[in-house]
Amino acid sequence: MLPLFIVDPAFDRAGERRRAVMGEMLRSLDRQLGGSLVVRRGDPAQVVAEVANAVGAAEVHVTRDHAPYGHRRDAAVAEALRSVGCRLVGTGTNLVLAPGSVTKDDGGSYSVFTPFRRRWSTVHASVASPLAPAPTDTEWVTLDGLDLASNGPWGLAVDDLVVDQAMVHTDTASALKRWEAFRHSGLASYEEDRDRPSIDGTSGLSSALRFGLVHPARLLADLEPGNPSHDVFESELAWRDFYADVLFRRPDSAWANLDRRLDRIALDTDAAAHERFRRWCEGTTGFPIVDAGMRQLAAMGWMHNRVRMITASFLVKDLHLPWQWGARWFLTHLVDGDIASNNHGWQWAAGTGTDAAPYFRVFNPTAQAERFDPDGAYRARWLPELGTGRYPAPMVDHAAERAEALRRYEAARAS
DNA sequence: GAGCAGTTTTG
DNA sequence: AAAACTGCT
Repeated sequence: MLPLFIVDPAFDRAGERRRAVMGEMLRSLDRQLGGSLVVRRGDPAQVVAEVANAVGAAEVHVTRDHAPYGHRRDAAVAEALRSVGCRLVGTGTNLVLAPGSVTKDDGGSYSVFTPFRRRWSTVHASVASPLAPAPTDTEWVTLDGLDLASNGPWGLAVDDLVVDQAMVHTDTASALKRWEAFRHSGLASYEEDRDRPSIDGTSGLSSALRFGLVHPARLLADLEPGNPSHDVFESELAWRDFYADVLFRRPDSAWANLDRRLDRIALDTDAAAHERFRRWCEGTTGFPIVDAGMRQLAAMGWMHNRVRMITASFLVKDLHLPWQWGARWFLTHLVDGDIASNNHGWQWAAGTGTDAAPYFRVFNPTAQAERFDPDGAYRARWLPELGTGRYPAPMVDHAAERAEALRRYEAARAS
């Protein structure tokens, strides 16, 4: 067995923090494999075929990736391998249930989360867990590759970047340790605390799930059915599967509105719009809960989920910008950035995605802050200049922009 | 085909 | 309470 990782040049566009964490994950995987991980850089199809040919491999095994880019990439890899007499074998996914495996009684797919979740629960309960013990008799071979000894493939050291270790894990052991700690303390109050960004009330395992350091079925197996907090956590695992399923069935929905009828909604894309986007990115909108979130993202490569919804709603409903701008910014900077969860989360905020689009889905940033950050601890943590006179005035009038967003939605619906 | 439900807001 | 949409059973 030759453990191989290809550093796809497509990763070069990722933000520094995201690349640093990915690099650190590779280094810890290499340590776990006794230094035998081979890391090569280049076009995956070309490099995999080259390496397989060099060692005379009969098969190449990968975790299945159903997202558009990964699906195309793996098809190209399979094709290249065929030409050297080798076979690509896809096994498992980093989801509880593979996309396409949850269907309605009529065979169709779900576009509303709650019914999907109900069916998902009955399906995963009746399906064998993908968890299996790792083989212990593997004979490892090795080859030359990139040297990971110093800072990983991009020359970025994770320790040089401010990373909250409770939220970003780079190896399986520490992710599982976090899970044990979380399920014995935070999980019981998850239903209440998960929406409070100043509290360490979430599992913090999003990046570990994203990169396969832990499998969601591993977490699911530890949950007690019927416990309200456990059910809410299970629901969050179901959201990952739901969005992966939606994207699998509609690959175009990665960057285009799932509901193409809403393509008519008027959006701002002129120079002034770009300036508004810049302020959103740097966290100087003058709405403290929005700015705190954007600063947390820049500092940690992670943002609390409640705040992701608030910042997304603000970009779409208060600034009238395309959701794709925000989605791309998040994907560049979020360590846990995943095309399905990220972009469909954005479509949900924009009202263009799954779930019947109730047009009351316009978050009030002030009301959200009062409700979910009542003592202001989260805002104070990320905005040291708050209340000093150096903090900017609100860049828009929320009530007016809310009305404008509803007008634009109404106009699109009428036309 | 009727009834239900939806990570919310404003008045 | 109403805004008033739409997928699902």
